[in-house]
Amino acid sequence: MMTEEPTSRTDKATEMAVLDTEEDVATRSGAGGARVGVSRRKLESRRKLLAAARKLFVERGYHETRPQDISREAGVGHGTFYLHFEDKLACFLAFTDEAAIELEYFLAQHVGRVGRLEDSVREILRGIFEYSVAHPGVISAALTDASVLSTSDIGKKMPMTRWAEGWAVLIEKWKASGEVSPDIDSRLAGHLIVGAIKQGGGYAARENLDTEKIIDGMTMLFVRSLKKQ
Amino acid sequence: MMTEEPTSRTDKATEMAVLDTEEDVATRSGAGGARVGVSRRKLESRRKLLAAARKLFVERGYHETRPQDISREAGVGHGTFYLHFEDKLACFLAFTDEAAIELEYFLAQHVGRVGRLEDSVREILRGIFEYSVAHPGVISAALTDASVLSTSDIGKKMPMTRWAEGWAVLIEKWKASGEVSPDIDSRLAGHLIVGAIKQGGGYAARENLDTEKIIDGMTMLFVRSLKKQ
Amino acid sequence: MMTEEPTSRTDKATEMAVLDTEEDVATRSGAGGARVGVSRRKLESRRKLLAAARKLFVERGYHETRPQDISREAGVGHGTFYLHFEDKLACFLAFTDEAAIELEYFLAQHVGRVGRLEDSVREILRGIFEYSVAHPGVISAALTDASVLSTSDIGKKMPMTRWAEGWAVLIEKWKASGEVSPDIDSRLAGHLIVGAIKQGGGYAARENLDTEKIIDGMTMLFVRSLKKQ
Amino acid sequence: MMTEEPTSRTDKATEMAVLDTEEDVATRSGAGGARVGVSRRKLESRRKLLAAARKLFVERGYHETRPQDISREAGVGHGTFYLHFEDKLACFLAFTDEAAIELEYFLAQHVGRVGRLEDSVREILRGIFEYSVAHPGVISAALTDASVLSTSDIGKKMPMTRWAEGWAVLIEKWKASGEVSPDIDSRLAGHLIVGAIKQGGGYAARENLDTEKIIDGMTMLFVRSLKKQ
DNA sequence: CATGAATGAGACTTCATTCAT
DNA sequence: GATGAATGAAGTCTCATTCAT
Repeated sequence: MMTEEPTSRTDKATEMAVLDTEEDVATRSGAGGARVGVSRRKLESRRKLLAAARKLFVERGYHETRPQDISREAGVGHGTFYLHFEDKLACFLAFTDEAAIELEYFLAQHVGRVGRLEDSVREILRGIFEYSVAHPGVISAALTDASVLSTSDIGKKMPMTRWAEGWAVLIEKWKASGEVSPDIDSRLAGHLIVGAIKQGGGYAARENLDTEKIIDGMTMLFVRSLKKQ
Repeated sequence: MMTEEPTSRTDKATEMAVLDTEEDVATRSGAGGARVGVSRRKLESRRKLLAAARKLFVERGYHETRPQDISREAGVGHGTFYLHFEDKLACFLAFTDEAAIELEYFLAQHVGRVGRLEDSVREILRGIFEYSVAHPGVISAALTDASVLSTSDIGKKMPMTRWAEGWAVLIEKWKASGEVSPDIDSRLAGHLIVGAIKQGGGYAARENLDTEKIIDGMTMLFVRSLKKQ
Repeated sequence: MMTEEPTSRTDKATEMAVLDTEEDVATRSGAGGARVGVSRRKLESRRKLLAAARKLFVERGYHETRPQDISREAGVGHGTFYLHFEDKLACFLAFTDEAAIELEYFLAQHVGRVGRLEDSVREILRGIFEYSVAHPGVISAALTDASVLSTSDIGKKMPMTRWAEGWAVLIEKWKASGEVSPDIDSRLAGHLIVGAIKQGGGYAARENLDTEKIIDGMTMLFVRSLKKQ
Repeated sequence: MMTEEPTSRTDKATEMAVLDTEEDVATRSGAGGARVGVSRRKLESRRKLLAAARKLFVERGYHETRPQDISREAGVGHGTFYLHFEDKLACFLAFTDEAAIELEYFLAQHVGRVGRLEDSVREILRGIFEYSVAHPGVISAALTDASVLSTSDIGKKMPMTRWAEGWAVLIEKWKASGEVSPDIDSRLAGHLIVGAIKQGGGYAARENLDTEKIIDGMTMLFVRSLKKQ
């Protein structure tokens, strides 16, 4: 049932996705030598598959994308898919993980150190919108509700939750610096903000609204709801 | 190949769902009299199907529910399903419509006239949470993103959007009464609030949090973000 | 399984179709009186059904036409269909019978007494083509091969065979009058001619050929193959 | 949602049917070599499916044969069917193509070069009858009218038409050699002959007539209708 | 490790026929 | 006699996954 070396999804896969390293490539030290790491060939296949998966999950959604489609798009054999992912769901989760890491990385680069409340909020939102422009649809696809994918609990923290907790951490920091009202439940606020961003982003995209205006409007509402008065 | 008489989803179905009227039942004015409306028998079948659909869509989600399951749950033949709904998607949309109407009706009864900002927001949120308790899972299921259901645009206003616009109307009223800051984009704010509610509701349910606290927390954040300062 | 009074398909149905008599309509001689014949209402329903069946079988073919479609087209209830025809096949056979009778009647009126070989052949062919123009598609639909309709032998003489035998009779007469070579197997010749007509008619229709030329060409070939030399 | 690689019906399939070549089987030129053509395994599956399809279409007809039956008869999985044929109709057309090619090949081997009119006609008819004996029912099944299969025009030249055109070519040759009257429309004559053969063949089979007599009778009629007088 | 043909459970939907009204 | 809602067996086709090569 399992592929060899399932390579803990969260570690290898995503790291790779962002950094695209090719350093830890396998080397065989002569015939019968112990295998160390993963062969370059295998990594290459996985990279192609994940890129194809992202493209198709974004374009068509989870249920409209078949493993076969991903393999073909990746230019590898259909069977190869199952060499790299236990099943379709695992592939989708690898995609969302990749997207989450990528967005975090993107934000880390585009958003300066956590500064004053309003500036930070605006900068983060701008980062998210820029990422959305650079990678259209990825956020929306990656935020697909797990309940849609499978009845059984995945027992996996979905990106939405992860991001909500990221915001909670930020809010705690702002509380510490006295900018955010101490009576606020930062975890709840984190979830509300993430929910609002998702819905607001979809609304802006559907209605083709001016990005700057949306960022301003969202910033204003978030800041007012948080800041100490 | 269409089923006969797809019975416009928006008209009959939803109206019925809330009011459960039996007035427009067919009556024969003597032998050969003209038929008026739909026969009681047909209405009854549809009611059973819709109740079954709601139960299963809520329990299992869209993709895990087969038309056959709905028919069996409703206690009617497999084919009867297609007598009432053009296809599975149409049935799901009938369910979401019903839920939306039902919630609106519920709110209309449980929420007094639009009053002071904070009281109203709290009352509405309390209404939503009460509805959630009375009909567990229905809101979450009904808010299923359309993009998950079918690739092609449904061209149908989903409940999320409808509710967002309801909030926008409320906000406009509060603007008029001077309670809400005039510089707020009420449509954007409506969408953000709905997104926040969805995400927050899920969070509260998952973590089994105290409803009163969540309502208080959400009310506080929403009110602060909106009110004139 | 059976409808009341299946009314021998061949007798009533077709006769009616051509002559459209309304004479033998049922009359009830008081309460509990013996029913004589069939009620006018029933006849009327049957007439409408048969007209609808002809229209749809011609337009869509046997397998693409559902009893429901026929009923709706006829403007009667779906169940009424089974009051008049044991099943769908019986309805189709009633249609072919009707068409066969109708064509025979049409030919009898448009084709003079059997005269000289060539003139007769041409006249018959012209009659057939004229009928085709007046009732487009009917011949082709009515000639549908029985084997396509049902696996089990219908044990029913299909129109093709009936017409072939009609030609055989004609050929025998021409033999008697010395116009047709006595060494010809008239039954075989009858079948060949009918097959040729069917195929030739389809060819002419598909390619939109000039009717007169086709009639001339077919007449020439048939006459040459038959006539004493 | 298409099956992968529907493999152009006309090219591979039919060629294969007659010649049963195994030349263009995949070969690997060492590790990672380029694939050429289709794998032997796939070819083998297709061959089995086509043989099963022929058997069942002949025995039961188009509408009484399910893709599932064909797969089972072929000894392959249900899904394999759709790996080789886009749908049921495509499979049927592959069968008729195969039969047409096979008959042509059969005739080419059993019928000498085109010689004197009467001898040639008799030889061709004898070839057809012999083929019918060797492959009972195939001709009749393969000649199934396209209009019975699907309402929409297939835009595909059916065997009947192909054969009619084959006869037209022959007739043109006989015209050139002065054996056939120049005033004959060869294409019309081709269609008439094919129609006559189909109908006559069915008649002979149904009535269990002596093949030689039928061949003689048909030859006589065809020759008389064609030959210069 | 890679391939892609094969698999078969199961999805959605249709439609000839029955039957309560 | 007429109606049309109801029925459920059966049909076509899909797709996540396996496995021989």
